[in-house]
Amino acid sequence: MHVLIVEDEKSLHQEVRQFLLQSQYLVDSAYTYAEASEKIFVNSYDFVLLDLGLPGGDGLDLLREARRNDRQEASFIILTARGAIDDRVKGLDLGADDYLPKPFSLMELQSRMQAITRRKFGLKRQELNFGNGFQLDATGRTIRYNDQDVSLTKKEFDLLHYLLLHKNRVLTRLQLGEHLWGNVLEDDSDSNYIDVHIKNIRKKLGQFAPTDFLETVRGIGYRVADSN
Amino acid sequence: MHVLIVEDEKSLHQEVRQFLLQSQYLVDSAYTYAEASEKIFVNSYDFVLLDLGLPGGDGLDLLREARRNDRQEASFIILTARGAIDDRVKGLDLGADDYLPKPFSLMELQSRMQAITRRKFGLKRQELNFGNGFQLDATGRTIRYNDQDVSLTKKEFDLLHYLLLHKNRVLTRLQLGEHLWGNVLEDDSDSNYIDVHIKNIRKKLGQFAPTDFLETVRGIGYRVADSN
DNA sequence: CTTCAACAATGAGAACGTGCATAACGGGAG
DNA sequence: CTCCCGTTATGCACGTTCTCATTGTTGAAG
Repeated sequence: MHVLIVEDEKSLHQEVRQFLLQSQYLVDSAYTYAEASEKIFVNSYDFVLLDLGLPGGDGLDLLREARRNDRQEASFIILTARGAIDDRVKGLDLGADDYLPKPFSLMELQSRMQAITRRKFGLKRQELNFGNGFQLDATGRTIRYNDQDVSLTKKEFDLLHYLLLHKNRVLTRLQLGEHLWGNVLEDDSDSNYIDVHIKNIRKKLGQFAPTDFLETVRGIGYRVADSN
Repeated sequence: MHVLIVEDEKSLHQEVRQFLLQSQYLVDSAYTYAEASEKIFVNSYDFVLLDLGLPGGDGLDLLREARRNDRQEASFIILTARGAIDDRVKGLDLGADDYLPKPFSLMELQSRMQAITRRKFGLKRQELNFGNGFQLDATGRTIRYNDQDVSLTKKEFDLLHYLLLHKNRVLTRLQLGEHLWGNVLEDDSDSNYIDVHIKNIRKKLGQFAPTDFLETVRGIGYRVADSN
């Protein structure tokens, strides 16, 4: 499950982020209107947790926009300190799925999200096929090649998972870094740790089958291609 | 046996909860319609004790919905202060298993539940097989290895039981803590009590057979794997 | 075709974090 | 009071992540 948190207040943002990570969600972060807008447009999420009081614009505009060009199938949950009822009404009118007044407990957030999940998907298991005979099971956090287990570390698994969720799209090191490590704001790092992880993934999977599907896009980043 | 209590009146809720815990049920709690809805969908219960006068929605809707997508095999027992007969009729029509008008005695509740259990399972017990030759008997709260008794403490048993109910899923410490201790608000992740319980379970079971099935997933949590 | 610069892949190991074992603590039940 | 269970505390060992130096690869320009 892929969540975007749109909230400018840092400590709250981090708290929620941490909690969702622990609950095994994939989490992206946005602190400003611009950031949020960009991410919502580019990626597809299962949930968007949307604060209304944002620097740079009104959160409701994001919702309105996302619903208009109906690319975004995410469920929106509106978080706001404004206790005003009309916000709630407006939000729900615009197609928000739920509304959570601050302050809220993390448990409450979780149960709202699960309720929506239930409405949307049922209980089905999340599996992704890739390469030629590989399968990733998100709930069990396992990779299999024809029923043999392939063991990856946490970072390797998360990285591969993220690439698979964006099959056929090139992801830059910056995008990957941002998603996997939260905020790498400053240094367009001289580090190559992502390359290293990619290499290790290739090595481990390579023991079972060729890893052509995991392509390097020179000068940009990496991409997982369809396997046919 | 796994029970969900759906009741907004706190003192009654707690009283029932306490009683069932002592009667060795696994108990989950919901105080609102939303909470209940989420839990019913996500988990599978043996019993749902359902209050009809709920904040956020009509309890009967829960029953109706649960029966429609017939994932939920729980027996529903309706608790309500509304002495009205038509509620009773409606409830039974919708597939409730029994009806208990408030106020009721705990003994009465227990005997209704036992009656239903007998009707449902006959004399047969609820058993889960795991590892290689292990068997968990949920009704007797015992573990056996080829007919030898393995004695676990309550917490150990509950922990193992919960992991078994979610076979092949990785559960984080947060998720485990949440379900075994009711509502843990913050992630006081500086505690390692779950690790200790896991270790003790491994130690006790390990005297009989290898405990590979109880896997550590580094950086995430624990998982019980299929034993084939 | 050769050269060169930019970029990616690799191997080794340092730094870090996580989980496990062991032991001690503390509170509730009898 | 005593015992036992659940929890906390702590040190160690090992797996994971990241850094760094080096080698390999690519593509454009001469």
